[in-house]
Amino acid sequence: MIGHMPRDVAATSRVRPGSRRPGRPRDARADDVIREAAAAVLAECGPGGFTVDAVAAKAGVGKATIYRRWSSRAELLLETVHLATPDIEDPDTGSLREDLIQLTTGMMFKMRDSAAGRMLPAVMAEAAVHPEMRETLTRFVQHRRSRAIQAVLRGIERGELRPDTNPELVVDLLAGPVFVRTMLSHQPIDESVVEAAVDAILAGAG
Amino acid sequence: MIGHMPRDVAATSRVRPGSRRPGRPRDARADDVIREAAAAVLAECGPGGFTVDAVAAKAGVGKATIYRRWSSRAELLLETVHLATPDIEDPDTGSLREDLIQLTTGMMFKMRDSAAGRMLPAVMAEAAVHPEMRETLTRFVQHRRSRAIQAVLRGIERGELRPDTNPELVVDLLAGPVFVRTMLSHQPIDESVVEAAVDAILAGAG
DNA sequence: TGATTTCACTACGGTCACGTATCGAAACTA
DNA sequence: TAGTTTCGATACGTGACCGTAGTGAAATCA
Repeated sequence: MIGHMPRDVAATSRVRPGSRRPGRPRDARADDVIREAAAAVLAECGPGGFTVDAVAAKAGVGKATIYRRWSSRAELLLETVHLATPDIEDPDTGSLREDLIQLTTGMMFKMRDSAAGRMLPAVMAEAAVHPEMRETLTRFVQHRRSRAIQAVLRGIERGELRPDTNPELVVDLLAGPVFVRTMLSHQPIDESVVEAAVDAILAGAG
Repeated sequence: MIGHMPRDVAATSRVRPGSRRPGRPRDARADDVIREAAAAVLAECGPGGFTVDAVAAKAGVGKATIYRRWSSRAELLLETVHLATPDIEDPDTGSLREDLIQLTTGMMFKMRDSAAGRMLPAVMAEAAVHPEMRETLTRFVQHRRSRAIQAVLRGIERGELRPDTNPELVVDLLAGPVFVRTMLSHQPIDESVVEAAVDAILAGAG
């Protein structure tokens, strides 16, 4: 069982307003440096190559500096995945086509170019084996999906789609080309593919 | 560098018709038992848990029996992936809708229920890091895609789809719900979802 | 029968990563 | 100044796994 983020207790629990703990304070920058290094290592080496030593070397810190903040490799891995997937805001442009293009294009760029996207295969593999990582991944995906589903629902309300349209199916169809090309067939993908996918789907349900 | 299948040299090179090597012959059943165990271990434990000891234990054989047939863990892993993905035949029913439903439903059952499908996340994660596994995965996916693309081309010739339809896009759209649900959102999927996806796509391009 | 090969099992050396401990220096409190 | 905590660096014990080697038994050929 991996602990549920009970990290950094010493740094937060004993802090009373006005009084500080003795000793050298922690370097606040180290947290971000470590997190960025962890994301880079996971993206470059996969889950098998995600070692604490590698993260420490890439971050330029000692291992103790990592273990002072995270209790184990598993916890660092989980938080790395948690934080590497920041939200994209709901575009809500008034046009369903534009909303879907923006959402899907944003996902495409994330998966194709960002460290978060490059670490997704590793996360999926971990999720297939470890329930906690699976929960993390599922929650994140559901959150992202709900964004797109709401855009589709707005399109239905505006009459841009037939009222019997299944929003979940539309979203899953849209994710297909991005997902398949970046992770399976390793074929090139860009905005034009996304636009073609959106238009193909809207042509059927519009 | 992982060797390109130079395995089992002793068992094949010295065999002349009519003459057999001395000594106890290899147990032919052991090959399949090991392969099945390897597939099961990869599916259950992921690439990180894919150890020769685990495969040997699951197969009920000694490690030497494995190393007599495969030169290394990497080679066994590669062949496990190679063989765990048998072809499905081209349906060619005369109806594009029926062809696509059969192809996609077959893929869905493979990914959802078979050992080959359960090991796909592990393979994708390995492919993201190791070029040789990436090549193996890409080749397999391209082969499968070409089946579906040919079905789409037949549909275009028969006039079931507009002539300007992009076959690759149709195939990638179709794969979307299957991959997203089985590997990312972990939502249930069955034949009805596949049928709805096929109909949604055909409605746009028909 | 004797030689040879494979069998399951066990043990071994080597390597690698985890998590801990220690070191001297630095930064802060009392 | 004395005490405490963090810093980067390094070393250590532990355990897991790889790949090899050895054991006695079983199966086959000459």
